Amino acid sequence: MNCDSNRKSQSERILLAAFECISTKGYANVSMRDIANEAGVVLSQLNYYFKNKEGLFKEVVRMMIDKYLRDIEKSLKAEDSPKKRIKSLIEYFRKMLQYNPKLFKLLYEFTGLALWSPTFGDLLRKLFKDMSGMIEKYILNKSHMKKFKEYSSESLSRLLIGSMFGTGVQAILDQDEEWTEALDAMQLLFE
Amino acid sequence: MNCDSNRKSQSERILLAAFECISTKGYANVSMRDIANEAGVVLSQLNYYFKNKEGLFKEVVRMMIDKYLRDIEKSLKAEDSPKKRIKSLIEYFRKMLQYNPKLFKLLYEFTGLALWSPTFGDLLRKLFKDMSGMIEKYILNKSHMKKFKEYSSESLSRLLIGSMFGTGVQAILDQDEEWTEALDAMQLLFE
DNA sequence: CTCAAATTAGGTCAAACGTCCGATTTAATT
DNA sequence: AATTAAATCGGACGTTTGACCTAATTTGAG
Repeated sequence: MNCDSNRKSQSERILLAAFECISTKGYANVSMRDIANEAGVVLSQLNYYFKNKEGLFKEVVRMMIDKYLRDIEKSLKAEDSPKKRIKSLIEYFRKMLQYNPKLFKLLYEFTGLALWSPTFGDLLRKLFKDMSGMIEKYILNKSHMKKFKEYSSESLSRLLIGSMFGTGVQAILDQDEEWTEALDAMQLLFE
Repeated sequence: MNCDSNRKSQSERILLAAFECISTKGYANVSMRDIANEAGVVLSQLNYYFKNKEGLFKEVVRMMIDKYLRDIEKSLKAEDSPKKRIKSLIEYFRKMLQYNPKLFKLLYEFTGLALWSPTFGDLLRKLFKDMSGMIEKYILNKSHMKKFKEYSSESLSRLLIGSMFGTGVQAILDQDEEWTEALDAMQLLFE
């Protein structure tokens, strides 16, 4: 049926179209019709594969979460010392902000959604938890630097993630400014 | 006319109702009718004082920006050494997250709006710029700590703001967790 | 008192929205 | 060829939204 190698399955096309729409126009400005058009699909197909708008968006969130966790773990595994790993992680974020800002906007949008909807709250809470877990595992678990004694590794990983998130927002906000340095300065935290 | 000391002017009541609605239910879930009800006012009054929905929201943003800048400057002026000022600023954020999380949510909402709308983009861009300007003025301008040499004071202030913003989001996301320490750890940056 | 501004009470309107449903097509199985 | 279930389509439904509008009433300063 859908075995054509050059054609994605219908549900996947819808998913990708939703991804594209939200990260381009913003969650609040996207309708089911927009997504259907972007996917080149009839409106009712969206309800056929995902019964709800919420159901569809939940899948998009899951897709995004997978990508983030996979990417981050890869960038952390790429190096072997804590310091290098921090640098690698920062570099991943910088590149995303520069070449794929849509992905960051998507994170921002869904995090905003999560502030009001319990459903998305659970998903995003888990994402942040998993990210901080990774940082603890790959960066902080074997660090004995003295200045860290007073703070738990969870707090530090939360701070690191928060720094990237908050700096990223500002970077996206004034696109063409010089924001790269602010990201780098994060390494001060772990010197 | 509206000189009663116990009754706010109509336009102000609308403004405050909008503030309340958005920070309680989220921007995307608030209608003009909601705001009118919350203000105890007839719908047409909203178009009477602010011609648009956008016009109304722009005023709310201005109100929020004023409050933030005023609060932050106050908390910075309250101390006289750079380190104490950082602590004071962090303390302000902690208290807001704890006792007035709505204010933070509002900042998040409008920042999200700013990612898509040029109008709000200008306003929010200026807010972040002004905040970072204050930090430079009150904290970083006279710091000669050697480790800072390599980073501009603007980058550092951007990082500081970003850290608070990003940590704040996580704090709001999992309300009852122990997030206070992550905020404190920010002081590591300036030791 | 007078008059203009402020406020209320409604209603209308077109547009957009998410959801749902009955038909039609497709493709694999019998 | 007949059967069947999934996939796809086109369109309609009921609701909500923001934006107007008019007419009536209240208010407060001159």
